[in-house]
Amino acid sequence: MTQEEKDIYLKFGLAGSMVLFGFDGEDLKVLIHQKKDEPFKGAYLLPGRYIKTDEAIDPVIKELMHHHTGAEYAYMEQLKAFPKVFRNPEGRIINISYYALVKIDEEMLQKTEKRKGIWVNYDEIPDLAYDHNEIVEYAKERLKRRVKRRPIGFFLLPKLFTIGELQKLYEKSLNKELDKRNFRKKIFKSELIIPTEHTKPGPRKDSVLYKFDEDKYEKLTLKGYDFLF
Amino acid sequence: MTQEEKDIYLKFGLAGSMVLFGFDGEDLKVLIHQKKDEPFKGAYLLPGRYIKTDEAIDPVIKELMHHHTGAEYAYMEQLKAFPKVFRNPEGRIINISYYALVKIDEEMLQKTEKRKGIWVNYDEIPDLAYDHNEIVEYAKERLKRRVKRRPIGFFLLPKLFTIGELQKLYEKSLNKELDKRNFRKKIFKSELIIPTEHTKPGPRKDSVLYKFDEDKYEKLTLKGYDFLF
DNA sequence: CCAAAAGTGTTCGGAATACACCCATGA
DNA sequence: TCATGGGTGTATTCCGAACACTTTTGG
Repeated sequence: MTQEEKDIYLKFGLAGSMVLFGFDGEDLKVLIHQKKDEPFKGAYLLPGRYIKTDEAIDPVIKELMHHHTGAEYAYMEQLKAFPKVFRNPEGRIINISYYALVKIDEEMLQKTEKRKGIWVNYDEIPDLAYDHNEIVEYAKERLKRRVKRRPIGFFLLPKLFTIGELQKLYEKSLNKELDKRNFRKKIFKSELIIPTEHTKPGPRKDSVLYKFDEDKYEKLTLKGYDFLF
Repeated sequence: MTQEEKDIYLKFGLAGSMVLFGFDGEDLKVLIHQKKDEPFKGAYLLPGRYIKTDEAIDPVIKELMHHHTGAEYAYMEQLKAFPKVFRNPEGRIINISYYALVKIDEEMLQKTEKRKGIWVNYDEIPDLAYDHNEIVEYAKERLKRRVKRRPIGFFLLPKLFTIGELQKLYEKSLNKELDKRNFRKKIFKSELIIPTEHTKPGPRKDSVLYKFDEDKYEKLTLKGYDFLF
């Protein structure tokens, strides 16, 4: 590239955004917040920021997640690039979006609140700035497919969880109701979860807490397992 | 953004690349060519080019495809962004990659030859410049998944095709052998293909030519059909 | 004693898989 | 006449889907 060409071509900006899905045992949620500066001050939008030319984007997204939630690790994957010409009034900014999965617990709730984060319900996403609604839609589609074929639902649950919680999670992300008996049959057949000694006090009857068999999970993901809900 | 910030942030380049899969009735292939200028002159790489800040990328990719193959339409989808910091010595260039599916006929072979394109076998991709091997790997994974669930194989076949060709295509892209009888059963059950009056002279026995039921395809894609090989 | 969630088996139909031989024809 | 690819049917197994009652316990 000549200097002239560089002047023409090296004029893009790069932003990274994150669709953070969280599950609290009851509902599937997405983290958004309100923009603090112009343009679009006050508008809702996804967590994200501009990237510098010497920065890798993956660590930025991890850092974003840590900053907003306090979580160290999570399932995380790039969605795709959103490269429309007029998506951002500041210039031609390419957005590369990721999605991540976390379990929402008390600690995280406090953290996100401190950071002015807002957990909105999976199917009640408000109007967002830029093309962020489009990004969320794309992320939801991806999540639905992934949940069907890989046991990534486990990333959204605490270490110990009940079958009821697991089923609710699947129902929310697939957006349909599942039969309790068939659900149990399928989950147990996969042998991905192990019952523990512990129980969770329910409003009436207690329920058994399960944990996730990580070894088995590793093996299954390696050979491209199909979970198939 | 202040001017100062723009100087820091708006320094990225954007390139679009395309993994073009083609099927000639026998083998599944990928189009590559050789770089004509420095850096990496002579190296193999994917079709692609730099994007200007006022250009949308989708049309550029379509234009690329048309330029290299002469084809007007094809199945086409963004893969994802490849945003590594040091992938390109010219600067921080973000690559957004697409893949597309075409049928290779005589006419296209002439066109690609004229454009110095090289059709290499699906499982014999040579070393490519930049991170293009990584892009091709990603595209192959995507193609495998898509072929399993959507009848996109039809984009890779001529208007009239034999069951044998269709089966070969599936075998190549899934990289496994399929049982002839079971394959036919499944394909016919889907009712996506219609027999025609025509036959194709085989080396021995002639074989019936089929065409693709486009109306049925439309309906099935609308309601999120699962083909499932 | 009742409301609410936990837990538990069976039946049926459809699909996937495995498997072997005849046919037509050009060489 | 034989080598090559086209074409065809059945039996078994497995999985998904539909479906209803009992158990526990706090209020």
